[in-house]
Amino acid sequence: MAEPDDQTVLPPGLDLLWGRREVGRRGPKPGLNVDAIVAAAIDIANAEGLAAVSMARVAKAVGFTTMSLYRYVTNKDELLQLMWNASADGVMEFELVGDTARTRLRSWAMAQREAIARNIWIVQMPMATPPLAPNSLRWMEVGLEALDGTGLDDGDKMRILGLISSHALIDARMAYDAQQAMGAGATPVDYTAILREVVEEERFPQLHRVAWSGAADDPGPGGDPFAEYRFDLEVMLDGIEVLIERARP
Amino acid sequence: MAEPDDQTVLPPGLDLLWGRREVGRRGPKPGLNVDAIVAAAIDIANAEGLAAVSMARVAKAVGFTTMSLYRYVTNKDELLQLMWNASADGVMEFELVGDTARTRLRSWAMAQREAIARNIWIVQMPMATPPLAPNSLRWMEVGLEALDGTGLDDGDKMRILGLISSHALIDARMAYDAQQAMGAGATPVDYTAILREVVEEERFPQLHRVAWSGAADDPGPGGDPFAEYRFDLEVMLDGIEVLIERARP
DNA sequence: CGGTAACTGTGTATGTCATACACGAAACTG
DNA sequence: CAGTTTCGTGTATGACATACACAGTTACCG
Repeated sequence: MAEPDDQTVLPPGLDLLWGRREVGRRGPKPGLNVDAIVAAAIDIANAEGLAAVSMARVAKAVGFTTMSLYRYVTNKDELLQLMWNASADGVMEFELVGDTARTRLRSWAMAQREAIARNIWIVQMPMATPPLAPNSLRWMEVGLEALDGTGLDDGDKMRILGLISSHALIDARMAYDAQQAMGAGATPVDYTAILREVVEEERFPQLHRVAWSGAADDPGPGGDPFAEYRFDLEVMLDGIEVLIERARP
Repeated sequence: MAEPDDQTVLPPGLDLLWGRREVGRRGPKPGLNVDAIVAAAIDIANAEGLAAVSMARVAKAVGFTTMSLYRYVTNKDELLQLMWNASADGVMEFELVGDTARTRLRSWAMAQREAIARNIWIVQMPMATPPLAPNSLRWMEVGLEALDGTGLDDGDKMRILGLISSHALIDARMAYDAQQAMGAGATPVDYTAILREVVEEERFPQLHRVAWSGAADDPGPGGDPFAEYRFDLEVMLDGIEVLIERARP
């Protein structure tokens, strides 16, 4: 079964991602294409959330039957992978800025956070597989570039990048959840009020102080939406700088 | 509708979590209780993954009909919240170790990571709501204790704790996914082999080097399963130490 | 003590979803 | 032109969450 040109066969799903799926030459002309399906799915996800993305819904959007999608995509999961990859198409234009590893890495981290913000449904993705999609690897490539010349070994670099990008995802998710809780529910949830209601002074002395000091309050609109992300990021960058310093002879 | 003793009514779901749901006194004795349902659901999740936890499956496990569960739990989502909370019951016994903030925080972080490892299905949780469950707040309480005396303000402390605990979750998830990819698929996925197949030297010079240097290889069994987590943690602890140092007068 | 209201467990039904399967039409290949 | 693919589609299946109504059960009230 091994192709002469392919030593390793890509696992199902990845072949499509990397444009290596065989295309048949017989039969009727396809009236549809993968990109159109993915684009329609992304539109739906952006407008109504990832939960609204069902095969039937996407099919309606492109004007075909539900089952026709399966001629282009083997799975719903595969479609999700394609969406995830397509959402990061902007990487191709991204350029690192700055002279030091710290500034370069910061620009990388912010770009990643902003990319997620632009397609916020990403935070609801099952995210089952390790990142082997083209754009994920592109991000890693650029990230490695940012860390070039730091003296860190490759394993450490990869872990640093994993640390930052996973945190970008988690931060986006928490921001999204907080926003959902504020706006969507029948009664908008007041985080601080609940905290005060529930945290008794004897059982939670520290939290009780925090809850009543106002430190747990929402910053309110108008501020920098990425303020918390920046804070976390600088902490991690400080830690990374220590690591780099230590690796230097 | 406001109770005289409750200034704020807890949103649905949280009342049960905090043991504040009204219990009726009439009617037949309940043949079941929430704890048994949650315990059964956790057993299933541990044995077969969170996806195997359906209302029907849980009901069968406790020997009742599917619909009977809804007498104790309003939602499947509520059940998931209860599982999540119950999985962290060990917090109650947890004690910080160490004299410095760094060692205390490290012990806290490791305990959290290990707690997730003990109930690995947690990584598959939708995690829709901000952490307001009793055990989540307990973790935060102990974490604040670890940071006591550092001179950080409450907001910074909360963000630090959020950073660490979110990373514990992400790390567990990636470890779990990697393990799934290795063992579960029809063909076990060889991450390095795929990387080498897909990463061309011209387009991905940095990654190409990493892929062929062996730095992306799996460490193999026998080693410390938390080695990567420890690495990331120390980086973050270094950054936190810088932050603390800076906050000092 | 009898009525009533609240509560329990259950069976049935509905709607959503992913997806298997088979069929007829279309287009390329030899 | 005959055979082989491939396309778009209709239909069917099996999970799943959950609404709803019913009958039996228990506690409280007058």
